Amino acid sequence: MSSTVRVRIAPSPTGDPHVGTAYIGLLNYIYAKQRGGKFILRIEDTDRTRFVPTSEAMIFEALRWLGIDWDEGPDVGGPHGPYRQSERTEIYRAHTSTLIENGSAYRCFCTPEELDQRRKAQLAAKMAPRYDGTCRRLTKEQVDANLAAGKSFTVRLAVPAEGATVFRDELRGEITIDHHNVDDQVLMKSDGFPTYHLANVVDDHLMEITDVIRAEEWISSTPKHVLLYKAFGWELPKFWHMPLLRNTDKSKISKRKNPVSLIYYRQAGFLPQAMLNFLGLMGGGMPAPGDHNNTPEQNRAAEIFSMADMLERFVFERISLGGPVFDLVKLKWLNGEYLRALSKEEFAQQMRDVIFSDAFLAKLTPLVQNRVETLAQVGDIADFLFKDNVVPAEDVWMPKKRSREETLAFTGELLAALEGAEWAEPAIDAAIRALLTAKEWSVKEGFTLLRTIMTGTASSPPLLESLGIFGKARSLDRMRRFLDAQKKISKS
RNA sequence: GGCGUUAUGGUGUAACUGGUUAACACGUCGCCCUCUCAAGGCGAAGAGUCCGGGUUCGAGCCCCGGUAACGCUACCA
Repeated sequence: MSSTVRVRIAPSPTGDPHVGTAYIGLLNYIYAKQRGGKFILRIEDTDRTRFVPTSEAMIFEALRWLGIDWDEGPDVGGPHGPYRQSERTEIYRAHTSTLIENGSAYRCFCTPEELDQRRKAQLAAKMAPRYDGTCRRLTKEQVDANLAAGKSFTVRLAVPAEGATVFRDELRGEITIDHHNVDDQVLMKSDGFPTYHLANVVDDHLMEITDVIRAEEWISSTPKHVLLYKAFGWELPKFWHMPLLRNTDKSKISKRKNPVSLIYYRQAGFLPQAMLNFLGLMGGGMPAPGDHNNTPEQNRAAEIFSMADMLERFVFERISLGGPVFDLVKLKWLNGEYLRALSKEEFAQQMRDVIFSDAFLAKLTPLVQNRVETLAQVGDIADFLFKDNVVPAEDVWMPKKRSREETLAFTGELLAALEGAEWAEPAIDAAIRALLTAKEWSVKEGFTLLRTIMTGTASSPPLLESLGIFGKARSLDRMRRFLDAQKKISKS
């Protein structure tokens, strides 16, 4: 194996690019660049049920926006391609055969229904929900008969019944997990696509990854990966598990409780260098020379650093293991610092790029042109598109015939419906109307509610067009903020 | 429930191989500046380091035992 450091991130194209991807991406990037190594981007698109076609391009764009660029990847190529897992199915198939042949894996003919039933029974009996090993005990004749009958199957890892897997986490030391607690994980789904566990190990080996730097949530399944490396007779990479970014309530960061889409941050006017700086603060890898002998200015500057500073001073061994809360308040402060540090020209350019772009003004024009008598009135009717915070009055958003609880519950469902919708007027319209019909709300009630949340008032340019140009990320964020604010009022 | 990880003010982090009144930043509060609001300046409150034992002259740092939070527990990643 080559001695060059090679690391990777492997995001799934299942939606908007995630702030957690940027965090782990940044860490991997720094690790590679500090050691003269390579940073690889691999697309983990093996789950066809959650695949979102537009997602991959957005991931590329968002990472590049932040300045996290890759040496090898689907779009730039490289010596170990393809870098899209959906294009590597033959590789996984061949490796799966190897595992079956050497007894490290076996075919499983159990149906999803059977598995589901058994899992529920195990849970009801207060047992750990594990695969019961039915197909592991199949004779060769039975397997052949099933195969001949054309039954569909998955391939599972044959985890040793006894013993334990011990592996080293570079930040935590040795971690031991007993094999009684490791499930016979599915490696190859019945649709012929591998699961994360298989694809990840095979690709990491083939792509000569030396250090696996990923989120803490993977610690529990690391034994499966170690077992796979052993089954193939491959050398293990080093494992570095990074703390998970958290919501204010300390749970794993999620869109319900925090904006997590990088698209949102970009469109809301956060600067990439501020986001990068903030992510670098999470986990404390930067030595912080803050001290009471310093001036306030020096102390503040100690927390303000660029990518170049991080490449120079970031120390992986310093990373603290408690899950850091992704605190929007501090991110905003940092962003403000960067914004103020801009020259007048640069600031003006940022406004032109992000909120007053020609493209945006062009989209806005049809909404306002025949509704104004003077240009000054544009602000009167379209102010909500240029605001971050709109506060709708209660007597406007709540329909006369609905209760507060009912309305908020409806809003929650509307949010969920819109999250799943493609962001084009017909699709948005369809999603709203489907919910209105299902919940027996009138079109007027529903549209007025949404209009008020989005614009703060009961009259505005056409709602669907407004949503369209305002964008999905910020529209949904506005709804979530509305719900959050109302929940707080309900509590007090 | 099982397994794993983690644990310093509200939040993010400091505190050299255990060594004096636990430091910095954000936030909060007050004052100054100012036509207002920010920004900026000055100052304050806020933790005794999850809890309980132990080792030690001395423990946030070491040992033991708890607790809590989080993660995993899918033909998702």
